[in-house]
Amino acid sequence: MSDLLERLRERGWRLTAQRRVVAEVLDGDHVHLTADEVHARAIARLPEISRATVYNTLGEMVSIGEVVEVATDGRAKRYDPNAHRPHQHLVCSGCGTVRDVHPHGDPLAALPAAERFGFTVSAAEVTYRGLCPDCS
Amino acid sequence: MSDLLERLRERGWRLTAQRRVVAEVLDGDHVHLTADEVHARAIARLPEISRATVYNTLGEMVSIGEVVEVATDGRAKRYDPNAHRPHQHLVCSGCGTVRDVHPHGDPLAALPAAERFGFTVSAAEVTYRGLCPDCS
DNA sequence: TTCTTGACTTAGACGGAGTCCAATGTACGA
DNA sequence: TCGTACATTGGACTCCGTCTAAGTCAAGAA
Ligand SMILES: [Mn+2]
Ligand SMILES: [Mn+2]
Ligand SMILES: [Zn+2]
Ligand SMILES: [Zn+2]
Repeated sequence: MSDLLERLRERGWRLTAQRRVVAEVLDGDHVHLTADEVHARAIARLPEISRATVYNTLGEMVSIGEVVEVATDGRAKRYDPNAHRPHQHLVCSGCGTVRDVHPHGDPLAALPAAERFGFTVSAAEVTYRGLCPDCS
Repeated sequence: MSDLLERLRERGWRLTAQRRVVAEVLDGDHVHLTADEVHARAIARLPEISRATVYNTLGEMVSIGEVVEVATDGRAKRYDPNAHRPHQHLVCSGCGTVRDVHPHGDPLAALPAAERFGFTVSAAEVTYRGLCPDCS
């Protein structure tokens, strides 16, 4: 994750304790935390960090493409540090767990030109739903 | 849409002016209105209808499978009367317009067993993103 | 037709998620 | 070390949605 901090610095961004902590908290595989979960974990390391700063920092990381926003339910958005390898999500309808998955083929290829209504289609997001081993 | 009202009655539900108006407002193709948009249009026909009733009625229609909820952005959910024919959505990143699309093949088929992590996968939702003719 | 009653509707309070702001603090180049 | 532009803070605010208590009414019974 210090890659990320280095990239932030290269963009002229100040390295603050808050940004460092948000980057640390978001490290790992299959990590899909809400902003408030990030805040709670950040507070454990830096008690005075504010909710607004967590939102700001997450927003910055999203805008430079280091983190992706994932909306799997009608609830809070989730933040995903796995931004370098394109992937889709498998969500448990029971407990809400989210796993990264890599379907084969390009999902865009399944949409014929006749079904594009003149749009310039640039991306496809797929959410697979089902029950995880614990919930089934 | 009186099909829908008939089905509601068969389930023992009272036919009220409010439910009738919500069903009427939601009729058509490529209709993906937010609850507040439904409310605004319903008010034009029945000025005293409340927001709570619109939410209640939409929720009932969703629970009997006559309407589907669609979350295309991080904003308000949209309500889609096209519940009988399975389909996916194409969303304009500029203006937010939503079109129904029918990709070929089963989107579930693209997810190999090795990528299912022991889940019982039952559905896949695909959101295609791009720019509509007006926005590009 | 009128009556009765439980289901429906209503307004407004409430809650979660996210944004915005003015005041305060601080990273870092000079 | 200093100055200052940028970052952080807490709290107010907005948007979307849910809940509740009180009033209303659809529809079966008589
Ligand atoms: Mn992911
Ligand atoms: Mn649709
Ligand atoms: Zn589960
Ligand atoms: Zn558009």
